[in-house]
Amino acid sequence: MPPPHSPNQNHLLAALPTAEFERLAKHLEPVAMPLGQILYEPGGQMQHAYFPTTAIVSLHYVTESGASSETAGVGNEGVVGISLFMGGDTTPSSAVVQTAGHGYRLERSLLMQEFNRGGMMHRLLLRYTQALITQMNQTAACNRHHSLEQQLCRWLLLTLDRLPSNELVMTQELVASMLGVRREGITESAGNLQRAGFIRYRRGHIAVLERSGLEATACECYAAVKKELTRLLSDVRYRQDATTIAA
Amino acid sequence: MPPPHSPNQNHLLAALPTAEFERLAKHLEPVAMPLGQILYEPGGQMQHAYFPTTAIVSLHYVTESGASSETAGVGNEGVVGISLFMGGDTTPSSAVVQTAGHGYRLERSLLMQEFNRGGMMHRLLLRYTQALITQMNQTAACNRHHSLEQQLCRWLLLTLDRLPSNELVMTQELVASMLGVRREGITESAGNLQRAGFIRYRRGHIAVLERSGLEATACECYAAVKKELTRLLSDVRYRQDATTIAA
DNA sequence: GCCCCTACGTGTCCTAGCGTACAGACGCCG
DNA sequence: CGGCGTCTGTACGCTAGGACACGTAGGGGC
Repeated sequence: MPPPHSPNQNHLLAALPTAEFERLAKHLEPVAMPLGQILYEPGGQMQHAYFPTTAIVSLHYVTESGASSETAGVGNEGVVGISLFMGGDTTPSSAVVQTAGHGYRLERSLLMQEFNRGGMMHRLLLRYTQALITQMNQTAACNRHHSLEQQLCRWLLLTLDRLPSNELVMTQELVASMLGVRREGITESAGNLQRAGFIRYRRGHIAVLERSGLEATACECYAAVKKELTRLLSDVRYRQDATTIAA
Repeated sequence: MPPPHSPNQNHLLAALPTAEFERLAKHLEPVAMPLGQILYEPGGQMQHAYFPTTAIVSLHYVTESGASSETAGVGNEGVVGISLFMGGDTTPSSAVVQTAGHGYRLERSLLMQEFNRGGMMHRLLLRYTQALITQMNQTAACNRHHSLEQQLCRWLLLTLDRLPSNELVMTQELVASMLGVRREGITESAGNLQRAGFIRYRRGHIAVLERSGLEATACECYAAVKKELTRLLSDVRYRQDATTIAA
């Protein structure tokens, strides 16, 4: 039985060959990631990259007027802090913990060192970035063309896929701020989904009862993001000693 | 006097050190890029990366229902085909020539070879990708929160910045499909801008008369994208022999 | 110089989602 | 067990933008 928290719960880390993983392992610092924690803000200088294991992080933009919306989410399939290795150091977006959990962080210079070796880490990070770009693109198009209810379904499914259980700990207010819509809009759409029997919720908890219902109601964007993520990481193999968890 | 078309008109190519540039120069194939040309489609396998010099390319998404919207534009500041070096080979988005012009293309394997050397090309491409990500993020937020008129101004300005003149050859229909809105919406907003004296247009031509007016009407997204692009490429120096054009 | 295609203008109706306001209700904490 | 803060429900009017429909005019091609 593996320990309760292991870097291998993060898919990127689990896919590193033994040699690369060993080099990094002792520098991977386990961190708790409480709800609402801000990993970085628009102007700030990042010092670490974060590899979530059970936490989910939301990347989003805040407009001048204070309105905000999520452009992508990051769970145990990815890493927060791509601007470190892309070369910009900072980004104009911010990263906030959306579902409390755990993760590992790696110091900036160590990440860069490993990235610059040009091995599997280099390859994995770029692949993952490509998947992230897809997600951002899809969000842009989705924001333009799809209904609030479709977007809510998409978002619930994407979040669900990153969770071990079928229950999200999440107020409607928070969901609304993720999607960049009014809270009342979520109340209404969530009400529809509950009446349809797809979900059930109570004060800050949303349980998914019928996944297929959400999938049918969601726009194509969910499937597109999912498919692309699978495609990009399909030829990635997990380390022998990592498979027990990472699968 | 430099020749009328030169790879140095593309900022990325102009920033390559002499050695790297020389390696690629003989493989850079000049291509005409006519309006509407499709550089790649969602499923397709890309064979070349394109470095626009005078053309402008639009990256966009088409939804199942046929609605589409641009997520980012690429002019002589960048390159079309980042998925080649990011490792995915394809993307679910498509790339269409939005303003006719010229460019250079480079065969896939040669690009990869140069990228994998880990020199300036590697660095420039990743930096540029980072800027592209910013643009996509901003578009996502902008689609959600800003008015059609603001978005039109943003788009006009971004396009203008990639052009030598102050006139866009562009129908309202085409602009509408870029922004993912109805043609009538563009007619109305463009009418407002014309009445305000910021632009003047006639059948497929849009002339910008008062840039500052557009800047004042546009949302912050324009400035944000611009600023980030400048920041990311600020420490990039153009080759001596390239500066006459690339500046 | 004529035609006709294509681009642009306008108008009417309709709906999704916002702003605002307030009422109920869950459940934590003392 | 009672109170209050935080979540959720509902209801109003309002507006931007979509769908559709048609009229008009610029200008390239012949």
